[in-house]
Amino acid sequence: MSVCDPSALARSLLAWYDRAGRALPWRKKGNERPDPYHVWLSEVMLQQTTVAAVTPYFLRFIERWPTIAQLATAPTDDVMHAWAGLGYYARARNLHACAKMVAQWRGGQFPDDEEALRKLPGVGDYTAAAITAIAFGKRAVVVDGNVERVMARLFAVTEPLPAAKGRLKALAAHLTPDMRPGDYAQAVMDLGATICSPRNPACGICPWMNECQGRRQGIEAQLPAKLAKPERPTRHGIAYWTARKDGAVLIRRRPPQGLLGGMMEIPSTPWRDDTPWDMAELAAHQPVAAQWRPLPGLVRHTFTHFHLELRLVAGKASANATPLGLWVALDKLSDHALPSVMVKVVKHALAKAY
DNA sequence: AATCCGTGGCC
DNA sequence: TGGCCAAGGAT
Repeated sequence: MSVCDPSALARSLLAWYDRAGRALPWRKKGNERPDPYHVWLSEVMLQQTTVAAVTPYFLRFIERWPTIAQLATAPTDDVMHAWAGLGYYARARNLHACAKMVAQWRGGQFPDDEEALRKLPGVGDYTAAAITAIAFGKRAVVVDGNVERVMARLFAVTEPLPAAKGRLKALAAHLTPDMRPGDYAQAVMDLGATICSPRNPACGICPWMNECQGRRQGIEAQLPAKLAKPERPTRHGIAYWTARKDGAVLIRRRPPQGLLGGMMEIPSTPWRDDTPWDMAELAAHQPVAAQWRPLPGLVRHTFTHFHLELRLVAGKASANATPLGLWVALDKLSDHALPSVMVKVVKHALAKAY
């Protein structure tokens, strides 16, 4: 067997998958076709997100919204709330928009070809191919980070990402068989997730160990090569923990676009580079007029492209204040779509302000 | 094309 | 501890 025999490689991979494939909540056993709704939902959740993180969210979603029609009629904020903590919140907005389109214009049936799927919000090249192969059993070239890594190693592609993407996709297309499209796609991704892992790949038990050129050359651990990432700056902000006489605190909704778009937050100054805020600057950004007292410590959080250091101040709002936001009782905070960084802020405030 | 967009686990 | 990484998409 050689790398010039793609069908033999596909067969050996599928044999491995039949023997070692993982049981996942969105996967059906044997030849049973999975629900396209489940495939789509899981694939969107799995974008840049681990199986371990996705699993409880997936189970909650399909329990609460058993069909895409039910998801489509849910209030957007319910979807955002259910998504809170999973990250990349534009996915949740696109997910809901997509559900509405499929439910209203297509009778709840997903299109079964890549081109049409690709037009749905939140569905890109990868997700369209994955749904086509997994949900509809049609051949599609499914390329995610796992596939790129596996191809780079199998064919010893040393060109760094992202420049190598086109070459890696062509290699993936060369290997993709006509048989069992869904199983094959999931098998390559499973291989990348469990054996051909980013660190310490388990080459000794890999079904492709004898064909892998990266391993033959002893460079598999260095692949895929990647361009160095730019340094992450640190941004600074001050969050206003605003309490009313009855104990309720002030939260507000972030703008629909951009970072944490549409999610709820503890009001804060802008998050700016380099320079921490001075107490004298608080009045210019406060959500309501108050005397602010600094709380000890700070909340650190790392986003994709910057670190955040958030200090907290606490203040009492006057009885007739009319802030831009929403008063929420402390024990009702979890009813709202608070992203993880804001959960950290709330915990810090509860520990330091009382 | 390059940037922006979350989070938690891992070593 | 901090950087790296994950079943990417939108602009």
